[in-house]
Amino acid sequence: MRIVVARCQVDYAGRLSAHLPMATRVLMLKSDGSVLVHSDGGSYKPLNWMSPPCSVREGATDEGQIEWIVTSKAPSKGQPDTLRILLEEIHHDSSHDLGIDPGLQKDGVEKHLQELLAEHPGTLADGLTLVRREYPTAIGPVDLMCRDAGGQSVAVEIKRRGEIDGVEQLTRYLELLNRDPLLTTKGGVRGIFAAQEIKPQARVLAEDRGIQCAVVDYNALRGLDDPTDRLF
Amino acid sequence: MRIVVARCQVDYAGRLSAHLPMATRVLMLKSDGSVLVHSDGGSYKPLNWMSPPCSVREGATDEGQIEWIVTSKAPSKGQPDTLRILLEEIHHDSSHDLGIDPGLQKDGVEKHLQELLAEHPGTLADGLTLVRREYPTAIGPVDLMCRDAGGQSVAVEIKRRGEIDGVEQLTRYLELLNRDPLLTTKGGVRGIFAAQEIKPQARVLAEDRGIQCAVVDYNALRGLDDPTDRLF
DNA sequence: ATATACATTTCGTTA
DNA sequence: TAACGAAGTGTATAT
Repeated sequence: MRIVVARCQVDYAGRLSAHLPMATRVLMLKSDGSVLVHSDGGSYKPLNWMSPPCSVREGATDEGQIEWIVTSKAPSKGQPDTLRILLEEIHHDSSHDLGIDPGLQKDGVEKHLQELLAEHPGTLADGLTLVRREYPTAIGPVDLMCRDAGGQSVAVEIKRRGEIDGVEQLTRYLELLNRDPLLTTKGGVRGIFAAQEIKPQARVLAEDRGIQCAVVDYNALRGLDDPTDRLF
Repeated sequence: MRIVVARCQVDYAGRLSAHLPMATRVLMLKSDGSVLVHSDGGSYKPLNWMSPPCSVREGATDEGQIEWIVTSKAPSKGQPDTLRILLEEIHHDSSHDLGIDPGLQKDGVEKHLQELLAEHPGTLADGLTLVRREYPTAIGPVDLMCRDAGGQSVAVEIKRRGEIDGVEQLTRYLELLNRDPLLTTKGGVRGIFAAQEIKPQARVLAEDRGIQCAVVDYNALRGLDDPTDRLF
């Protein structure tokens, strides 16, 4: 990893064209060849960058300024991805051997929500019981297949944030499932759209299609499961 | 901007829990308080981070190790976002005054594609003429509303990459538009799905629904518009 | 390799 | 401010 702090100008041409006027920025050159251009603010996203695999060629302009040409080794759709960095004044330049990173361990995303709801289907609707998780269909698995108190089949789609495409997904499942004669005997399959947060447009679309919406309290569910399991 | 290279362990608790075992990494502390933890690889996304606004408190453990506690000042949904960084060995530590960045100038995204197609609708289908851009409907604007040589209305949905959700979106528009008596007089509204690249599954779905697919050559369109406008 | 869905998505624009 | 859609999205997973 090489870290350079320098006054620089950056031009990118590839899937789009972008330009950064001359200013002081931080440049990270990772060992896989990727380059990140960071300013002192914004979020974790660099102002500009080049994704690996790519290569950096150091040259000089006619005026003797240092120029880096970063080219992608995997140009998408024939577009030649190129990042040109013109260095005017270098304030800092250091290299560091970091070794390979052991990587990130995550916990708490959609899969966990699905596990918790599979254990407590009654929190979605009274009397709901689990038939199976990841119920397979031709177009992909339904998150939860359940049965309600009246014996009707219920397909549950789980999202962290419930948006319109989630409703579309569940709609496709329901369309397919309601062609299955094994499931359609007891009044067909109805749907429940479950999420920690459901956007208004998604709710409107869901309810318009007869799909029930359920807002899920992740922390409460986790409390039901194991009240001691916190990181610190 | 402070840059630290150090052997460190990172724990995050907030919307999820995440853990990074002890290893050498690059830590960027931006002047808005945000923190980025980068490894020597991957993409531009850090292994872990804290978005601004947030604050860093430096402390020490019982064993005398340096510890940074980064807390978000805008916790989302009541979740207390916290990042704890335990520093074992510092290889590099420097601070730099970058000033404010003039910012990025972009060109070439979906909006531009829409402008170009609005100027040259004939490239989508022979004899196609523009009625209006951003044609308003109850569920959002249709990218282009056109009329074909036979006088039939044509709704055009434009995407950079044509995927299944774009077809769904256009389908919803067509469903709604075909309820409008003003538009349905001349054989209803048909659809064109235009993109620089159309994924096979999206194409199958579109054609199954009677929606025409059009692959758009952005560079050629831009050439029609202004052949001299290239960056380098 | 391709397709699909998720993301501590982030980043705009608009109502 | 909230919501909605795009992103040079990236990333993991299953096909």
